[in-house]
Amino acid sequence: MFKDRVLRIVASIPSGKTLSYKEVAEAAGSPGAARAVGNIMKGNYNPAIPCHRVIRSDGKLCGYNRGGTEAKRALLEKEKLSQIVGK
DNA sequence: ATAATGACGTGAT
DNA sequence: AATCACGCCATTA
Repeated sequence: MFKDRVLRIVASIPSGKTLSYKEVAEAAGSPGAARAVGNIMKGNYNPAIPCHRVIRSDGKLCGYNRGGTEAKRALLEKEKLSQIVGK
């Protein structure tokens, strides 16, 4: 199912890396299903899926059911910094 | 099976 | 550059 594929791809996102919903959708095999991707996470998010690494194509964030967009942004910043600084 | 929703994207104004 | 509107796809009710 597309959902499973998307989750799998999101789980494959390395730390400090951020993919856009469009990219994920494309990688899942359905380019253009960016909305569907976001919808999938929203309705069926898996604790093992770092969905916070998935952002919009604009580079902005959108939502997060786990603390809000703010927490998501902080998390991304942290991961990015860790990736750059030192691993 | 159909209708409505949404964590999007792109184009136009 | 920012905002509005429209279109798209899969999921869920």
